[in-house]
Amino acid sequence: MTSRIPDKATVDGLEDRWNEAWEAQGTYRFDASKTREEVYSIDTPPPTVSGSLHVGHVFSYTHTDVVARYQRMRGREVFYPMGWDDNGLPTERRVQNYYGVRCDPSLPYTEGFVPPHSGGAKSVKAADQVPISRRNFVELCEELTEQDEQQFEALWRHLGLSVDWSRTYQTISPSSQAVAQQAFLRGLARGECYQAEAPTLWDVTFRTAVAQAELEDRDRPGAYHRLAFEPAADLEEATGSYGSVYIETTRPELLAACVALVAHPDDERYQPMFGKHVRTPLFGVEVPIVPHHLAQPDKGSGIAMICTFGDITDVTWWRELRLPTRPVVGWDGRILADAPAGITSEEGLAAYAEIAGLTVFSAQKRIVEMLVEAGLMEGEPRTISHPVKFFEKGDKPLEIVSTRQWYIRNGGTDADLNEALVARGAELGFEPDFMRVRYENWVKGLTGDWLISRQRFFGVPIPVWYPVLADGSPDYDHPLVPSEDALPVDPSTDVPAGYSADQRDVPGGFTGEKDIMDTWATSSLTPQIVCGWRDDPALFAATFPMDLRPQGQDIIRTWLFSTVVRSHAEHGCLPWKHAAISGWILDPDRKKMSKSKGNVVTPMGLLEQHGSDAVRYWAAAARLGTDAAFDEGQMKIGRRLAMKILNASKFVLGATGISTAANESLESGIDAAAHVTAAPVTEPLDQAMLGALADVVDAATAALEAYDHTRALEVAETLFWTFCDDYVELVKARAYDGAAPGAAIDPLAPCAPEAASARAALTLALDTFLRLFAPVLPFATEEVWSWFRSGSIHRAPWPESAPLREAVGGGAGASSPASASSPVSSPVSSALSGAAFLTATGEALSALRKLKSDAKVPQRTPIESVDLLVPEAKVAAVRAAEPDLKAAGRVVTMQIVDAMAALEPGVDGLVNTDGAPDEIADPNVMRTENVVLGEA
RNA sequence: GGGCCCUUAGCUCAGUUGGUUAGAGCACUGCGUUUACACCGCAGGUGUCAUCGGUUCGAGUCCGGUAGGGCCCA
Repeated sequence: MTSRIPDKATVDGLEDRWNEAWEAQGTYRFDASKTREEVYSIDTPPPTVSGSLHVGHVFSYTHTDVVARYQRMRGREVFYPMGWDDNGLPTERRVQNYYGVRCDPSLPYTEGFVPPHSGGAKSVKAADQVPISRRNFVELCEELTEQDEQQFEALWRHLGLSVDWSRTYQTISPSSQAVAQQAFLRGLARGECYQAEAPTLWDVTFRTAVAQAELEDRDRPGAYHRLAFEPAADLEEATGSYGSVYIETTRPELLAACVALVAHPDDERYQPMFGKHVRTPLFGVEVPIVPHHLAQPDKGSGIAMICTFGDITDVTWWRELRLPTRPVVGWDGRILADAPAGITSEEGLAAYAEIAGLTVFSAQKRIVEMLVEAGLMEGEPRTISHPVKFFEKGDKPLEIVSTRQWYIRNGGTDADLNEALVARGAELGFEPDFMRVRYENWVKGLTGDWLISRQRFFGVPIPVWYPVLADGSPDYDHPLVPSEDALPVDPSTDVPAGYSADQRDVPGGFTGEKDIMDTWATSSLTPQIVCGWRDDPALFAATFPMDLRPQGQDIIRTWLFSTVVRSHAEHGCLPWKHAAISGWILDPDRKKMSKSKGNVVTPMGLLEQHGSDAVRYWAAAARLGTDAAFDEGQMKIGRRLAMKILNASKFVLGATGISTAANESLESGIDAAAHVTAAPVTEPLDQAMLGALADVVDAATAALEAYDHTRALEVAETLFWTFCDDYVELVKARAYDGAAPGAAIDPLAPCAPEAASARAALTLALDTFLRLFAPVLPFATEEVWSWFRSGSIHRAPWPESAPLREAVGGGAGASSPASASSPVSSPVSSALSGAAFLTATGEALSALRKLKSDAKVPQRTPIESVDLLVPEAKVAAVRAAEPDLKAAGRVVTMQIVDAMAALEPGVDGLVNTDGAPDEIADPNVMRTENVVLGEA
């Protein structure tokens, strides 16, 4: 018969075995019949399926799983669905590279299309990509994301995430699309969703609008070009001068888009010129000189040109000064074919023809050449480095184009809403708390509403159509909307109510909105998607608002904030009670690990090398909000801890005889464990250990309630090592109760009361330690649990201190640290807490070990005789544990001496001739004297 | 330029509301295979708590300045 408990313990291979068992037993399946009070619901971040997961994912998802497992053991039904965010650009870009294709919506669908590549291509240049229809493109997106999702799920399972895998979701699935569209339509009805023709930051590579949250500044080289503007007649008259006005600009290619010059109202150099005019060089357009406080007198010549639109300050000037628009840059980042209004002269039109169709880069070169030829540029360009706006995923500077876009109100233009959203942030429990300032800074700094239109293909379509007027133009002011029960819809193929398909794009008919929503417009609805807002009211009532949103600090301004915006608008509440913010993973040079730096490690390899418990231990040892070093040494410690748990468990079950019974059958093992733990814990040392453990249970529970998994792990781990190194060594002989080495112990046979006390304490402690470690080390603890307990440890109750204190009775360490009840009934009149008692006996054991270590003899060497000098406060504890100490130290005769008394002359012999105490005799340190060693 | 976090042993980090002599693990050195464990055990050394000043009977801890690192936002 094979033993239930292996002779040689190993952590290898536990992952596959237990994942199979958990899946088969439905250990983590969500019971939807529970009520909201019984449920703990977690809004898990759906990872973007854009390639591979990295160590940072493993790190932060472990933090979440520790919470999930803890709450489950606390008796809550944990709602913890995992999702995949497939939307948008990352997937499109990956599909382009992976298959070597690009989307051209004007093409018809090709049945059975076979892409030119299938993952082999490194990166296919745009020119070599095969153009395909939108439907073909979306099919490839779906195909690829399905592959990615399978890899992701395999990794998560291997890591041991306690997810109900029957409840995965995708942000692109039909039901998610329906949720996103329904939320949009409700927002439209309430006026939160609106469209506007406005200057929009535009990525010319992806040809899509970009929202404020997706921007980043990058320092770029640029050059100030000093250009001469000739004065118009009114200016000559006002100043009495024919001299040119010089401006300095980094974007001379936008000269044709110039609508005005601007200087600070207090700038005396330009005050006489306000309201007068100059003519633009090359193009000869007359533009006014205007005052505005945003002009910087100390920058360049103190006067700047306002264009349509060089940067966001131009937009501000345009809006506040009510200037005309003269756009020159198109959606493709090239100069428009037709000259803007204002350029009418023959020379001006000829100059414009020189740059029409060029990229902005080439246009700048050509303009500079022309300016130099005409003598209108003074000096050489002066190079500088300046911040330029980029799309965070893009690699070309953003242009600003004027387009019609959809927006969602997010407090960027409405002070009342802004205030309400700041107040929502104040309600939210940020873990750690200092992360809330990132939210507040962001919300208070918003300058515009949330732009959600994206001119992309793979995403949730904006669910509206527009009537087509008699002149063929769309009537954007009267969008046609579907009914909620018709969702999801695709306006590019579906037909609005009251129209027929042949009325598409014809006068008197309709036209579909072509844009999709940005990723966050869907991702901000993960609570509504997973909780069944649209189609499962019972589930929604049981899970929403949710308890926890775990995420990284980088997406507080996007995912966290936008989710608050949607929930506030739709439900008038926060989407969750707490937000747990994980830190970054830093490489050994303290740089953030990221794919672009090429310093990432593949997570699966890491898990296979060290074991999932080990990697989880590393993650759990880092506090929320704190960056952690990528530290394989820490993983090795985790592995050692997992191994230690297996081996210490083997000892406890062996010494108590439980393994004898458990190897017969699990039922026998369970009965034996019940029998062993029913014995009274009578020995002070045993009571002290359980008292210390009770304190640890309280501390760990309080820490986890406060989302401090690190502290919980630390206190459990510290006591566990003391338990293994000192307590187990001390009680080992007593627990064996004279059994011969290697002999099987009968757990039900009568034994000495001291032995029964040790066995009960060992078993209670093991049971408690396993449950304390279960959230962090799910595999090793489940393995041991299966040796002598029924069911899964991950559905077992979280330990409580009360039963431990009851088992201790009135003995040492029984009093809770909070209550100062005097331990009168204790056999030891010691004021020491359980932990201090344990420490004192551990120090005594160390002193005995040290004398052998100093004498360079094996630890098994007997000590014939020794004096143990003990600090006064610890004497009682050491005396109480004397038989255990003598057994563990193989001591024949031991005298326990109060170290303070030993300082008296004649007691320890360490007296100087003048009667002063010897300076090496420190009465606070335990030590030995008068040692007589035996033969090993 | 604004904000947040960090700086404690060679390394990774603890250090609770200020309170005896600042801790742990790793690494290192020595000893050792004792009826859980060599993926091991035992023992041992290791500090200008970044720096300057302040509050206090008392500061790693509280306050202010400076330097360095990281992140976010302009």
